[in-house]
Amino acid sequence: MEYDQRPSLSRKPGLWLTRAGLRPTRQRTALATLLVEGGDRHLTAEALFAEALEAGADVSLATVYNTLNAFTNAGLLREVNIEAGRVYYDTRVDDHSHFYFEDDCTITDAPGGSVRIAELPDVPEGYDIASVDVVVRLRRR
Amino acid sequence: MEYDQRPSLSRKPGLWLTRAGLRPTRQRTALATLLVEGGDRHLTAEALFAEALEAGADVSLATVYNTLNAFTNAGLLREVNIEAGRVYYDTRVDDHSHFYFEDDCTITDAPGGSVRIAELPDVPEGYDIASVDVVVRLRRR
DNA sequence: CTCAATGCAAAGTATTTGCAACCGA
DNA sequence: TCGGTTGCAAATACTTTGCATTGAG
Repeated sequence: MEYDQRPSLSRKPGLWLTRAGLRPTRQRTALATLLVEGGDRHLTAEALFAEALEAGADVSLATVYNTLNAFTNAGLLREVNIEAGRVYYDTRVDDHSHFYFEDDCTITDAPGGSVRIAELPDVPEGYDIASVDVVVRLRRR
Repeated sequence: MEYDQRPSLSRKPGLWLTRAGLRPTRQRTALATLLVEGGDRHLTAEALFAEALEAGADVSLATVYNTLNAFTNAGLLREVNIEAGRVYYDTRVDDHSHFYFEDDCTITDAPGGSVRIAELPDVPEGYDIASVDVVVRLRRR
């Protein structure tokens, strides 16, 4: 699996799926459409599930979970682990930092290039860097 | 709460607790001893619970959870959220980055100063930076 | 003595899994 | 048709909570 490759997301849900080798089923297409058309976002499985229902899509919560995992493995989404026991999925898969607002548990992208890693660490023998996750936690003053 | 203040941890579990305003009960002292004497570590509630049992301490898992939360709120530990649904507690509370080994789900401190933030982002109006968490995810080559 | 801390079990939340039915290629 | 997907419900994993009991100051 290629992890350092950052596919520029096609805005066509169909292509988005088939290029990643995923069969475009009705549910996957519906979820992909919500994700692609929603722009850059950070959402939880529950949130996407709610959107899907609202949009009239016929999906189960379990399928949303499975689908998000499939998308992530295919490199279409990126998991963001910030909070204990809740995974956010980021529709941007390129390297970027996040703001986490502790008061309302939301995530936004940190303004482009605002955080810069000056120096990467010496990586232990036998390992490659899969990603560098930077989270700036913000607290209301 | 002061976050930029880095209390050098007392190596005396008793002081460690009382200074933080926590009553040194038998269970807390036992857990604090394990934490302080273990050096810099990253452990889960389950792991600490196992150690406590092995050390002959009489604690329940729920108390381990409650105690870890109490320690964290008191600034004695730092939560590290890296994996979905599993919280690690770091006995180092100063700013530092982490290596996360994806193959065996372990955490280590990244070598000192090996990752440096070149530039901090412009923080949204009304917010302060609580912390900047950096995780370098490593995958076996 | 008194009230915070504890133990236990039960509840809660987030996510995964097993398996029969289904549907896209 | 055929095997990958889905839905559902049950299972799992982790953590928190309610409440009676205990113990530190």
